[in-house]
Amino acid sequence: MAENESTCGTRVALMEAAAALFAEKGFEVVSVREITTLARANVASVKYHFGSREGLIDAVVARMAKPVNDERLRRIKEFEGLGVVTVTELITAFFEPLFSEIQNSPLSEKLFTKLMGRVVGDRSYELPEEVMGQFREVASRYVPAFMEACPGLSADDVFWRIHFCFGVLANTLTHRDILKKISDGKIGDEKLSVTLKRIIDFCDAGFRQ
Amino acid sequence: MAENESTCGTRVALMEAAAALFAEKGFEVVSVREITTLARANVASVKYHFGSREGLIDAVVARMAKPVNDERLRRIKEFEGLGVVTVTELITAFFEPLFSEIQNSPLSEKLFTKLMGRVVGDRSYELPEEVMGQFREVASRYVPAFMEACPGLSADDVFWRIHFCFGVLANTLTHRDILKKISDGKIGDEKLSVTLKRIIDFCDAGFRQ
DNA sequence: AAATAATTCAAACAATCGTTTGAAAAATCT
DNA sequence: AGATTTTTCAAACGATTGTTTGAATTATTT
Repeated sequence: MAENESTCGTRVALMEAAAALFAEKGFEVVSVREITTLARANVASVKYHFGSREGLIDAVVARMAKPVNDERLRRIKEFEGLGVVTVTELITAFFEPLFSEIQNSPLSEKLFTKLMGRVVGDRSYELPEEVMGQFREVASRYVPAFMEACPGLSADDVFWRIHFCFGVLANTLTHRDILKKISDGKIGDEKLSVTLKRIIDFCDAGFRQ
Repeated sequence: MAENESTCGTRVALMEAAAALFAEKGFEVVSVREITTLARANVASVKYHFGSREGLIDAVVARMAKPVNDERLRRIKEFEGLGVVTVTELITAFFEPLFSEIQNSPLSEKLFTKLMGRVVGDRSYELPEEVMGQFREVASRYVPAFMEACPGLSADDVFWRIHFCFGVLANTLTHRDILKKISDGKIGDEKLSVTLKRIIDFCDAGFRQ
């Protein structure tokens, strides 16, 4: 049975093929055979390496979410000794990790952002409990920090506004291209860092109101 | 062939069953047989009344989107003679129509909002051209209005911020329940109108920055 | 080199998918 | 009433779904 994590070539080929297809089409509409064909692997390899189709999805999602959430936690721990932290700093610490992994990814920037958007936005499938736990831990760290940063807010307010930020992020990541369609092709061709700044500014203002 | 729009009982039963299932699970993962079973109709009735599964989806989506976009256009036309219009007024005119149809809908409030969120957020399927046209027209009216309301902004800025607002909306509507999961059940049980106010306030501040 | 373990493979599994058929039933019209 | 159209229905269509099998192949260890 499957023991090694990254030694086996087929295993990573499957994950990369799956990631690319999930990014393009969404998790639910990609078949095992599509994935194995793109990965030049046998149909049965999915079951062998991941137990099932679900197992493959979970592996891909966890692989995307783990370094992001780790980096989020690392950044907020950096703040701990420093006294006052602004909302802007918190939002940046929360958002930037989503993009910092782009270089390490075998996916193109476009596919990476799409997939990341689906990870945080598509909820037609159930997130693996492992990833849900990550999100819970991140929330449990950031919520108090946000409450300290803006003393007027209740926990309700902070939770909701974080949720809104998630929405902005997920929708923008997954559907950056739809802007071009709606604007008759006039808009939507800027660098990712520019878009990220737009997102941060928008959420920052929304959070502070 | 199918001629009448609402006379036929099976037709509306299919649409209502489909709407409920789409809201719960998303458009792509609901089968024709699930729908016809819930509607107590024959499998073939979908093809007979809507041509295909896609045709049924399109019909459901169009039925949801039409009155919303109509109301959006009606409201912005109301502003025309009035001179200055604020961003807050525009955002409210843009958002409130999403909820004003709840009473007319056979769906529960929870399902209605979920489905509405999927209509504006799920893009794993292609929106029917009819609805895309509606969105284009709404955008073509609201973008200039927003530009007038905040003279400092370029068309790019306005398009992006509208897109962000979409994101907040879609994510919140579809995934209101996930807040409960992340917050360990402490948050997420308020009235819809309260949540709507949260959304409007957040987007309003984000828009004006 | 022999033995053991890990991996790949073609082929088939039952289940479900959306769609189609052609006749029966119901409703409408003349 | 009979004729005609509209709607429903059970049954089957071929295609595709995720999964499983058991043998062949490859890699690793003894």
